[in-house]
Formats: sequence, structure tokens, C-alpha cells
Amino acid sequence: MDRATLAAADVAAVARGLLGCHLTAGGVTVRLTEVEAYAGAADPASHAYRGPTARNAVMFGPAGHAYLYFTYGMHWCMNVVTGPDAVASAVLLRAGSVVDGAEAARERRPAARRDADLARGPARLCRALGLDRAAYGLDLLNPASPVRLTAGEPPAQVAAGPRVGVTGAHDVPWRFWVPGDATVSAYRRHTARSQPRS
DNA sequence: CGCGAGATTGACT
DNA sequence: GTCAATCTCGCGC
Repeated sequence: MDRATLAAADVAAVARGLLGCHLTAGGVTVRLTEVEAYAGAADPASHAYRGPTARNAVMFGPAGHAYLYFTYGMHWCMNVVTGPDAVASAVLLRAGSVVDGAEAARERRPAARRDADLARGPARLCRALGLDRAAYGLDLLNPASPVRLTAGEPPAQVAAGPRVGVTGAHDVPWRFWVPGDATVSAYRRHTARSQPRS
């Protein structure tokens, strides 16, 4: 995985390319099987939509760094910053299959019944790899980094569909996954705790 | 087995 | 004060 690939302007294409890549952290390696693209300031669903803030600052920096955010009072989710410098696009890592370090992942995720559930979902993936605020802003392409993104086996097929859990912009099919993979989360319409829109 | 609601902290309006 | 790119458990069928 090289920085020029991640820095391409077409976020959707970059997201597709991330499928099959390997993410290593905390003694665990996963093969990415599900991702979502977020087109920065131009995307109403993106955290960068309303401009730079203390939380999303990394997204406005160079590609290849990690953007982690804390949500729902208990979950961390991880993005890979993409696009040209100053363009705040990013790709949310939604799921992966554990290819190494399954025992360490299982210790962090005792609730997972099957191995396929260890990193099935964005918050679960971070939990399985032990990712939290400490990983914010790390350069995923630096060999010395504790969190590494490396090339992997590209999937034979890639499926696309609407993004999950976002409050708006359901029209753009920017969720990509490896069809048939057991670690891909089932599509669930946004089930807001409070009154959903219409 | 599928759906529905609670949990719980931080960032933004 | 309100809301959030979610997960898990419990209840109902």
C-alpha cells in the first residue's frame, strides 16, 4: 500500500482498493472485507462536512493517517484518511476477517461467538485490534507505526450499496464489501434511539 | 430468530 | 442540552 494510491481524488475508488488489504495493530491482523467512503466537506454524512474541528483535524491532513472517533458513549471507529492534502475525504473501516492473532482479538471481545464476529462491525473491529484515542493521527504507512496498513489479496468481486447508520445521504452507494464473506455485517437501516426522520 | 430499546461519553449547536 | 458513521441483550413471536 503506497500513499499515492490513497491520495487519489476518487474516494470511492480508493475505498474499493482497500478491500483485501491488511490492518495490523495490537498483535492482531485483519483482512478488510467492508468499508465506506466519505467525501469530506462535500458529503453531508461526513464528520468534515461542517469544516475542520479539533476532532476531525486529521482528515484535512495528508492521506494514509488514521482518523478515529468516539461515538455512542462507548465505541471507537476507525477511518483511513484519503484524498489529496487538505481534502478531508476518508474511508471508514466497517469489518474485517482476522487472519492473525485471533487469540488476542478474542480476549478483547469475549462476546464474539464465532471468529467471524471478532471484527464484524466498525466498533468491533477497533475493539478487536485494541484501537482507541492513542491511535488517532498515526501514519498507517510508516513501518515503525504501531498501526499498519499493508497490501493484501484483492477480492475477486466487490459489491456496492448504500451506507449504514448515517442520518442522511442514503442515495449514494458508497459502501463496499466482499460479497459472500461471513465477516460482512448485514445491512441494517438506521434505527435511531429517538424519533427517526419520517 | 428477529426486532426494539438501552447504554454512556464527548463534541458540537 | 442534544445527538451520534454502534453493540448487545432481552423479549416477543
